Amino acid sequence: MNISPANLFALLSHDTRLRSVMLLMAVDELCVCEFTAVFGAAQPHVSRHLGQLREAGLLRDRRGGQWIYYRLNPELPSWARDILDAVESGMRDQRPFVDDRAFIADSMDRRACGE
Amino acid sequence: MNISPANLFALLSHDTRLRSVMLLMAVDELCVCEFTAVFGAAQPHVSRHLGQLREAGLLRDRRGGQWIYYRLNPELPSWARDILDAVESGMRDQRPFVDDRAFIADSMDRRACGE
DNA sequence: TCGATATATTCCGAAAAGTGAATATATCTC
DNA sequence: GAGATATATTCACTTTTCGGAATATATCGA
Repeated sequence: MNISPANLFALLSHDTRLRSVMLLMAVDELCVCEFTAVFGAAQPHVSRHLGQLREAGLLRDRRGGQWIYYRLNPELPSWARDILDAVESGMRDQRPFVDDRAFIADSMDRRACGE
Repeated sequence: MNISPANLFALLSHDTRLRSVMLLMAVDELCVCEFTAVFGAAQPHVSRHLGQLREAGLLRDRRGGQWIYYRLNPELPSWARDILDAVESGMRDQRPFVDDRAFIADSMDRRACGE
C-alpha cells in the first residue's frame, strides 16, 4: 500500500468512509448490503465510497456468493494502523459510531437466532 | 470548539495544513513567516491554510508586533488531542516532518546566536 | 434460461476546495 | 507621515469531490 498521510486523512474526511472504517475496526468483515442497512444510504453511494477505500489500499474485498465482503487491509503500514487505533479509541463512545456498532450487533444476533 | 471527526480529518488532508499542525506539536508557537520559510511556499498560501485551521478552532493566533503567532488550541477536546498525538507519534520519523522540524530547530539556533 | 438479488460503474450537473495574482490592513522604523 | 515588513483577504479560475439516476455485471435459485 502506497498511501500518504494526507491521503489517509482525505479518506477519513467523509462520514460514510469514516463510519465504514470504524465499523470494520469492530466487526472484522461486512458485506455492502450491511453497510447500506446501517447507514440508511443508497447502495451506489455506499459502494462508491467502499470502492475508494479499497482502491487506496485501506480495505480488502472478497467475494462470497453474491455478496462482497470488506475488511480492513491486514497489511497496513504501522503508522496508518497507529492512527486508526487512535481514531477508534478516541471516538469509541461517540455518535454515530456507538449506534453503528449497536445496529450491527443487533443484526448479528438476529442472524444467529435464524430469523 | 465544535468540530466533527470527519471535519478534523478534512483539515489534516492537505499537506500544508498537516505539516503546520505537526510543526506545532513540536514547537509550541510559530509566526506565519516561519511557516512560509519552512514550506518554501507563498505567503498567501500559508496564511489561507493557517486561517482555516484557526477558524475550525484547531489553532489559536496571537499578535506580537507585526507578527502573528499560531499555536495549537490548548482546549481541544480529548478525542481530538488523542488523534493528533497518534498522528504525531506515528509519523514522527517520516518526511517531510523530520525535515520541517530540523529546519525550525536550525533557525532557532541561529536566532539564539544573534545572526 | 429467467427472474431476483447484490454489487459496481457510468453519466452529468452541482458544490466545494485549491491556486496565483493582486490588493487591503496593520505595525514598525526612520 | 512615508516607506518597509508581515499578514489577511479578495478575485477569477481550475480542479476535485459528491450525489442521484440509470445502467451494467455477477451470482443464485427455480
